Amino acid sequence: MSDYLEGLNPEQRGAVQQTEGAVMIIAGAGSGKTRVLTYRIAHLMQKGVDSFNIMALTFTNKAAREMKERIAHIVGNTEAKNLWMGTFHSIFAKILRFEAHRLGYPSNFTIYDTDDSKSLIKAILNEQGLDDKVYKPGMVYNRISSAKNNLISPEQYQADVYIQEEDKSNAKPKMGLIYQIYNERCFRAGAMDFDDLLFKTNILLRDFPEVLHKYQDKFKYILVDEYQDTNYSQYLIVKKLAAKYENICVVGDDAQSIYAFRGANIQNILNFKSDYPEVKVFKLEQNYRSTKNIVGAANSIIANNQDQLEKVVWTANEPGEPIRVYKSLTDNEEGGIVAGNIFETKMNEQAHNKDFAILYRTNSQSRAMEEALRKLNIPYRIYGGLSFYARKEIKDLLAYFNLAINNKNEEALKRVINYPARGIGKTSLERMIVLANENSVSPWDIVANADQFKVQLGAAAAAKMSEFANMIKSFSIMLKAQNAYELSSHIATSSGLLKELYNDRSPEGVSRYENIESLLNSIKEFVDSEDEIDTLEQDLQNLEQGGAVDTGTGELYNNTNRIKTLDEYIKDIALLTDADKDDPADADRVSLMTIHASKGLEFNYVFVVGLEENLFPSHLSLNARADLEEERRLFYVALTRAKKRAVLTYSETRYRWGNLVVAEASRFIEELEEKYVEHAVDKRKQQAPTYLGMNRNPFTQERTEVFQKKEKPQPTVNPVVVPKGNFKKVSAANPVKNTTSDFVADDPALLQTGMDVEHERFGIGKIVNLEGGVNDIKATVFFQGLGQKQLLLRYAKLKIVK
DNA sequence: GTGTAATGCTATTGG
DNA sequence: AGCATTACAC
Repeated sequence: MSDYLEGLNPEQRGAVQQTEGAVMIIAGAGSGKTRVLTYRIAHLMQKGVDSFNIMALTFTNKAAREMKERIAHIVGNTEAKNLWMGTFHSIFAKILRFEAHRLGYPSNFTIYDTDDSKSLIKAILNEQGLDDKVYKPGMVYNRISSAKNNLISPEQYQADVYIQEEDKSNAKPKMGLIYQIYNERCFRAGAMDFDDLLFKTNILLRDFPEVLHKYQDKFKYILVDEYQDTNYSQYLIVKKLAAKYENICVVGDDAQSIYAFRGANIQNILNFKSDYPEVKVFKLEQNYRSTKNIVGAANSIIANNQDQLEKVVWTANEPGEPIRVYKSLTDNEEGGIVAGNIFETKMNEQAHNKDFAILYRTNSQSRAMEEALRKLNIPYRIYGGLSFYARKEIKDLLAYFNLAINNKNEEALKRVINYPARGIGKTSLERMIVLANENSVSPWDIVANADQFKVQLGAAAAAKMSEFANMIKSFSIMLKAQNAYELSSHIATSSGLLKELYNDRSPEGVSRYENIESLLNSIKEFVDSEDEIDTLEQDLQNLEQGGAVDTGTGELYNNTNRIKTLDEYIKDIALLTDADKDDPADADRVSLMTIHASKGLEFNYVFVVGLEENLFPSHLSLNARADLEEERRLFYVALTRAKKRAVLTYSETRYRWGNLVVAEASRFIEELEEKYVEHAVDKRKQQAPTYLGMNRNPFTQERTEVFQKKEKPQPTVNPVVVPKGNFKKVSAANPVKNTTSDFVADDPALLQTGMDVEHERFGIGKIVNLEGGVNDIKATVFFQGLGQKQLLLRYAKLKIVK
């Protein structure tokens, strides 16, 4: 049971066993950090620390989940379940929901995502008559975000002479006012943005000593992963919570600090010693992940940075092969080289798709890679970019859900009040909002009480308005009475949204419809899942009652008959990212992601693409040394993801904004110590088709096209892939691009009641009834998850499954 | 009020 | 190139 200590090196073991007091673990890339964290928590529990008293803050929810599983293997599932583990945002959102009333918020407050926030900012700019070309919404958002991350309230912001000067000299003197109005509007809407989750937690701990003491006593042991990427707001939360027992353990690597742009403060790790003078420091310097060449190359890069803690990462692993560098003429060719390389490696080294990662600086670089991979039929999955929950149709439906849960949610109201179109136009809506602002209430209060507020509306518009309000009210009433699936399908149908999407026959429309389907399916899964109720919620309640915590599997948690409601499903959805999803169907795919998103991951083969000046390092970071050093750390992170092989590519030309731009190799390539590098030539290039007689000027597009035409695989003759089972799941990274083209219906005359059939949009269903004449057959088909549909076979195509 | 065509902006990185 | 906003016709 305790032989887990055996497999650790002395430094790692020290870090695990030093359970008391302040501990800082400087963990180089690939040094077994996760193992140490996992064992440390397990060790705490074996020493008798109650799992309810441990909080571990991780960088992603997925990391927390995985760590929990590993701990469960050591100490057992029941105990592991009670650990408080997750991201700052999700952990403190949970606490905030519990304590919201103290701050004047409802416990079912909405979490605004970035889109919501920006849309609100736009609305405010409009109302204030400010030019959104001067006050760019994204820029305003960032400014507000950074104020919040530094715990500067709107009042402080406007009172701060230095900030005011800064804004004035940037010709944006109204920034503070916007911030103030933005905050008021969020409050009135019962909404918090991402930064509020941390800001309000700070307020809570600052203004309510009894709350502070409660959580100080609860979280006797605190662990923070990726400490180098915490911002001031997070830093202070941790510091306050740890102030009583000072059992705080932070893990990080200054060399991997890559989130300064969103407020992360590398000083948090550099200054940890002055905050806790008694701190015990452990340095994990042995890399178990990568070859000597990779470690050496990475070290040679980071040596170019001035700001760093003293640390020597080394490895006992094999030398391995040099870092390969490929040059291409165009970004498409770059994709071809990478895809071709993956293809070959798979053949020659029996590698799996999941062993490969393609990492890039900006999301927009993924396209060329995707196309190249598709050509070679290599399955891939994109992480990041547009997340599933950020899709328009998903956001629309979620907006209905959110509005039902929290009527005051202004952004949700604006989104759906006239979608699908129900005759409540822009002018009416604007009038509502003006009135709401005049009365300091939320727009919903006006919509729901139009008569009281004497809204000037035509009879027709007024009727539509109250019809809409009644519909939303009816949803709200059903919240606790129906389970999440019943209610969500009801909303999807009776809002008219499903019909609206169904009527769109374009491939995109079909895809949108299927995405909605996929969302409803996942809600169904949520409802059907046996999983325990949120023990943490229970934990908080016990804490409130001051009672002893039941750590067993006792009746406290026995809740099998409980209805799983929609608000539970929706709660933290804004906090989910692609990285948090684990779809078994994605198990063996090449991973495509930004380097930022790759933090903490590892792959046998890593391709870092687009190593060009102005792209990586980004043109926006060339002016300040600190920014450039962050880019360099980013490159360090990219390289150290690789276990066996790292390949770097750059292109001499690249499309940006639809224009061909000339590029030169990144300075980072030169900074690599020469002995670790091999400048490779792609095979395809050795046999460069001079005979084509084309202009070989790399800056012309034609050449690339010829090159590509040659590469194009023969169109597959007949894709005899018969989709089986249930609906095709549409993941964010794997949207259905076009499903209309290949769908061939069977002759309606062959259909019989009881048959399983497939509909191109609804998927598989069972024929319940057939009626009507030969040319006018009407089929009633039951589709799992959608219910019965009447289909006129003159129009609807049905394929017989069995 | 609604739907479509023209215009204009964007693409660091993300919870 | 792709998307969101705007302008304009109905």
